[in-house]
Amino acid sequence: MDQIAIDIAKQCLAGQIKIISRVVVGIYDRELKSSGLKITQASILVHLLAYGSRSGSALGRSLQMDKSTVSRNIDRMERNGWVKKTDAENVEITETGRELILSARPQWEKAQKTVCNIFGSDGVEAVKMLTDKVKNRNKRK
Amino acid sequence: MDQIAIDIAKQCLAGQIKIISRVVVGIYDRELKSSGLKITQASILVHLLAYGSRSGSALGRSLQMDKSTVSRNIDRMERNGWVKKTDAENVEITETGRELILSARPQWEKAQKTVCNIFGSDGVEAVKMLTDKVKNRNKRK
DNA sequence: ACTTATATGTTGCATATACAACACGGAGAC
DNA sequence: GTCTCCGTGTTGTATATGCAACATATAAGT
Repeated sequence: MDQIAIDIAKQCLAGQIKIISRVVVGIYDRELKSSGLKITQASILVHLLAYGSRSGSALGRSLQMDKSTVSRNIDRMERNGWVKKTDAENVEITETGRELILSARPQWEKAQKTVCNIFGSDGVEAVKMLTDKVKNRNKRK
Repeated sequence: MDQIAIDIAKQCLAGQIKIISRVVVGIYDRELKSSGLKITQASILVHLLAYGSRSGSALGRSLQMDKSTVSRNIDRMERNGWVKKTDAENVEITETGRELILSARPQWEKAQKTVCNIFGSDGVEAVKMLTDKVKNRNKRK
């Protein structure tokens, strides 16, 4: 019985991924703290910078985030003046937001390097593989 | 510039891990919904079942969770009668909690199988590797 | 035109999460 | 003994997160 529970604790994929996520996100968030960003909002800004004006739903699909979560994150960011809504659906980054995310790049690089050192090149490859599998999970059959 | 932003969006390890986490945790949480559990609390119950009475700090170390997060999760679970505090520091699972986590096992198995199918055996191995690297990140040097 | 389905955004509610600041108690250092 | 440090737990505050329910608008079918 106890042994079964131990096995489950060690095998649970969601449990393992949560542990990885807490540690890695913590490293980025602490590094980004001086910029006032957390990794979630930094990701949204980078997406808007990379792909231009987008709808909340499109952001949600890219980031695998519920539309309500996107909605509220955008609210917070709009209050900070980092993004603005161009019409009923679309959001774009502001000049302030652009400057912010660009200024935070060194901190991002530092966190990225720290985690790369923890993961090693095979670990970094593994993350990419898992991301692809998750994003393409409905693609075939 | 845009191309640089696209590269960052695709390379950011925290961003990728958050995406993986949202998808995988969602699969488990939806499956466990009928039991009234979410994967975080299920993980805590499994740990208490596997390793017996533990302090909040010890749970936090195992799950890489801040002590305040553990504290509030334990509060919620105690209100539900799933765990109880045996003294100032230690927490143990109750009979109700034990029955609950055991009864939720089929749902957990189903979610686990779903995610295994998405990840494949190499993906499952990759998760284990990343978990080990994260947990041992301070071990040497 | 009416109806139905689909896509979008918002809000109520609840959980999960962490940092900072605090309180407490034990273990050593002196 | 006293003081300091460390481990532990709690609370204030804020973000992140998703589901359910709702409101809208657009498109498609009849």
